[in-house]
Order: sequence, then C-alpha cells, then structure tokens
Amino acid sequence: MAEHKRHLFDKDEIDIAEVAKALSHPARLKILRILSQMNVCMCGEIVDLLPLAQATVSQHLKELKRVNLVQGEIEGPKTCYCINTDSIQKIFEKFQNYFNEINKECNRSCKTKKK
Amino acid sequence: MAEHKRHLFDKDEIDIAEVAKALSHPARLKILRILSQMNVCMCGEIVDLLPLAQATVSQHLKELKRVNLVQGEIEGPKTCYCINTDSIQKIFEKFQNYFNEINKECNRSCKTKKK
DNA sequence: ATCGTTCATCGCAAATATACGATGAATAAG
DNA sequence: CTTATTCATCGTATATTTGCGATGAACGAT
Repeated sequence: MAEHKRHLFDKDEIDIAEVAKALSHPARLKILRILSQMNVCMCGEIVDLLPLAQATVSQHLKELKRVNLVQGEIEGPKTCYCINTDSIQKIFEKFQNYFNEINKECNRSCKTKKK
Repeated sequence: MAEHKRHLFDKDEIDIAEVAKALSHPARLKILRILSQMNVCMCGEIVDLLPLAQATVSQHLKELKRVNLVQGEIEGPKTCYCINTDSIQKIFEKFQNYFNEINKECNRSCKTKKK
C-alpha cells in the first residue's frame, strides 16, 4: 500500500522521476562529480573521498549504473568506473524539456494576486 | 544507521539532492505539469486528474511547496496552488550548472577502452 | 446555528532507501 | 597453491517514503 502507483503515470514522467531519484542523494551527486574530474577511477578511490563504507558506495554506484549515468567495467579484481557522457547528455535534454514545459505559460501565476 | 549521512556532504550537493528528491515521483512531476497548464488551480482539481486519494495528493503538494517549486494560498475553504516561476528558474539553473560541470572534461571516458 | 465543501493533518501499514559488517568471487603477485 | 587486494552482494537494522482512511479546521451557504 505504498510506492505502487508509479506505474499509473505516463512513461515520460516515470523516466524522469527515475533519474531524479538517482540524483536525489548527495553522495551520488558527489560521485558523479568525482568521476567527471578523475577521468576513469576505481571504486576504492571513491570510497576514500566519501564518508561512507565501501559496501554503501558500491550500492550508490549500482544505482547510478541502473539509470545509465555511469558505466563500470570489471578489470580483474578492480572495477573501472566512468561517467556515461552520451547518456547524461540525453538525460539532461529530457530535464531541460520538462523544465521548459512547466515554465512556459506561467506569466499568469498566482503571484498576480499575491499582494 | 541509515539516511544519516546526508549532512556530511557539501551544501551545494545537499540542495540539489533535495530538489531532485522532490522531482523523483511521477505524481509530483505530473502535478507540476498540471499546474503549469491550468494556471492557478485547487487541490480538488488535481485530485480528479490523478489516481491518488486526496490525502496523498495533499502530501505531494506539501513536498513541492517545501522545496519552493509550488506556492499555495488559502482562500477560504479552498487552497489555490500555482507554480513558483521565479524559484523554478533558479532551481533549473542549478541543475544546468551541475550537468555542465559533470559533462565538461569527459572526452577521456572509459569508452576509449570500451572495445 | 447547521450543513456541505474543501482541504490539511494525524495515525497507521506497507514498501523503499540507506548504511554497514560479513562474506565470497576474481584476479594479481608471491 | 597461498595470500593480499578489490569489489559485489547478502543479510540486517533503521529511517524514510508512499498511500490512505479518518478526523477536524475553515469557510460559504442556508
């Protein structure tokens, strides 16, 4: 009786919501920043830069991979992570479109009666 | 032992994460769309357009107000909701900056070794 | 004053998310 | 083969989110 109704919405909204969810934790935002600065990097390096345990960071990375913001490739015992540039570009465009849409026709907001 | 570590991150990341969280549910994305199309509108109208109970919609509206995406004004027994245009503009700029930042220096991603 | 409408909030149940220690898989090095 | 390193995953505890019925507050209309 909770978190069951997501399916009842438009695919568009569900998709954007998924990405927003992935971006809804400071640790994940920071991981993306780290990855964008460090080029390719390994999980351990990220762990060293965050106040979180290795298991937790691994979970956050998994979530970022799930929505395609990040890609990881196993290299022997290590795993090499990096930003998924193409995907991020597309994702950002979706956000941009959404924001444009909800910001378009709003000259007539209730601020007119605000005072 | 959970959801306690948010405070340990940069204010910047915490702020963006807060907004992303508000945008992380399809119902809330749809509510914003509805508000942007209907000009000002009352909670009841939104409830009619969503597959959710009134109490639930009210909660979602509260969350959207919390991060300033929406403003609401009580008018007698009704409450008039509308998009907070100015605030949305600022919020979008933050997102934009963040995306630009993580997308900047990534010519050197691991796709080079992808194949 | 009473009634109906509109909505916020409370209290609860269930689902998810967050965090971590422990374990195990995979490989490199010895 | 043994060991050390790196990481994913499992299991678990706790916190948060989602959803709703029930209730009550605020007002307009009668």
